[in-house]
Amino acid sequence: MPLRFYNTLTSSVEDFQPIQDMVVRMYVCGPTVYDYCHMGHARSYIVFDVIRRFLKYRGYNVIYVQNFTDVDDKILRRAAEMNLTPLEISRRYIAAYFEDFDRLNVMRADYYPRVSENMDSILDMIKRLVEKGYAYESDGSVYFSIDRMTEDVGALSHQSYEALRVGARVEVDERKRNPMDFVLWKASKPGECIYWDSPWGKGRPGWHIECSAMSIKLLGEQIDIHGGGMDLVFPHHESEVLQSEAFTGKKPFAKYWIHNGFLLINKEKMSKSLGNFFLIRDVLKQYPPEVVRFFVLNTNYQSPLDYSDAALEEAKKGYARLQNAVAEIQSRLGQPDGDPSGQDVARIAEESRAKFDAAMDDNFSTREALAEAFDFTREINRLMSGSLSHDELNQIMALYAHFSDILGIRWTAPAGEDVLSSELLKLIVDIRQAVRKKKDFETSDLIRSRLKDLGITIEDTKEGIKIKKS
RNA sequence: GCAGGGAUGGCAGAGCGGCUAAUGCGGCAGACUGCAGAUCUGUUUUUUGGGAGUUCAACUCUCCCUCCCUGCACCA
Repeated sequence: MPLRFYNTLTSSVEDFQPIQDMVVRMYVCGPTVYDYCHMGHARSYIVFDVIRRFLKYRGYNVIYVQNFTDVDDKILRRAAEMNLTPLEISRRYIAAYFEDFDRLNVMRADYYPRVSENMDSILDMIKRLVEKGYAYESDGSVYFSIDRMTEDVGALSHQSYEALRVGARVEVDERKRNPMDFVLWKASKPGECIYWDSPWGKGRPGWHIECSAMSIKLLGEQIDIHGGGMDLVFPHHESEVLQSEAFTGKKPFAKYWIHNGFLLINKEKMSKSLGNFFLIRDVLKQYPPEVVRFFVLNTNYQSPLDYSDAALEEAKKGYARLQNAVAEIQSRLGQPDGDPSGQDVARIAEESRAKFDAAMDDNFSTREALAEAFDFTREINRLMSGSLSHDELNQIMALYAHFSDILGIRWTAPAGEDVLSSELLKLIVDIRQAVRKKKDFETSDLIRSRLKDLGITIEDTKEGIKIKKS
């Protein structure tokens, strides 16, 4: 079965067929960098990271672009508050972005264009739109004129021009010819400290134009996949389509549009105004990145995802189940080779891989794929009640590595502990073994429970002591 | 108002016109264990918001109703 997924443009699930054979040009709307990234960003970029990983696995040469919006009202406001320049603000939060998303094991994009570094392309695009009669200057600003495109309005959000016009609740801006026109270039207001020169005077770009300009510059006039959060469908992506297609004269601007669902906090929409948002860096103080990724991928990307302590705890346990199996396999690989199981381990792994891949082929159903990982794990745990050869263990491990490559969920935490503490831990565990030998269980349990308080779990098994850190 | 998405077992959350309604968490029982943990087995689960219809057969298709969520001009 070929790879297929939901395309917002056609509101149906379609087989994937890139414009150019085996090359996928993919653009994902990045954050406005005026603050630390929150869990909503985490969800979105983890989802697109997985989509990208899977496309690569399927053999496509993926060119992945994610922008940073570094010129924006909110950044200007933040800059004023913090007494810094807007670009100092954005630079700071871009650095924070990389800290957060590196920890979350999100692969780096091929390009990270920024508005402030692409002003020429943006201005060229606006100029050309004015020349072609799709945009007009008004009071130092430039607006995209909807009038020539009314037939195309609503292509993504599946609404008619009429419906949108009636529903528009924006207060009428005197400078617009049509209330649905949107701004391409904003004239500088007095006192604004960041601006660029343009044929219409000093100003800065509107929000939508940057993505079109940078996408066209880096990926060409038509791309395969354009992604972002569900909230961007309208008006942001809608506007991108209109201005890009007006500019290039080519349709479609993007062949496939993928949108991820919202993050809810205790069943309420997460929003900055409600104050119910969580920063990635705060969540990572409580849960390891693997658990956060597991949590995100345990729900299909289009559904709402409800963030709650209970949900994260559940993710933690689910992840632990998979991780326990991997830890056991690795521990056995560190021991002398055992007898083969007598089972067709290669076949079991092959079938499981096929099911996992099929789930991913079907609209990137990560939850379904994880269900398969759990099925596989149960089967492996059953096998591990007996003997397994290193060869078999390696075959099993290869499949876990595959899960990890696609989902970006690592099975072992990145190294980084210091030698002294690990030696001390070894010492404590040795002492505990000694008192256990003497059947002084009171002391051994005390040691175990005190270590547990420190997040270190000791398990006594037939094969020896297992140490786990949470 | 317009548009879109939902309502599934204690909870989270899949799927499919018929086959045991995935998977995880939780509860209970059993195996293993000094205890705990991990793991395995069984159970919780004839049941899929309400009503009507199509069909040999519907959780899955159609219609109606109720309720929830989201978007409607610069929030991923």
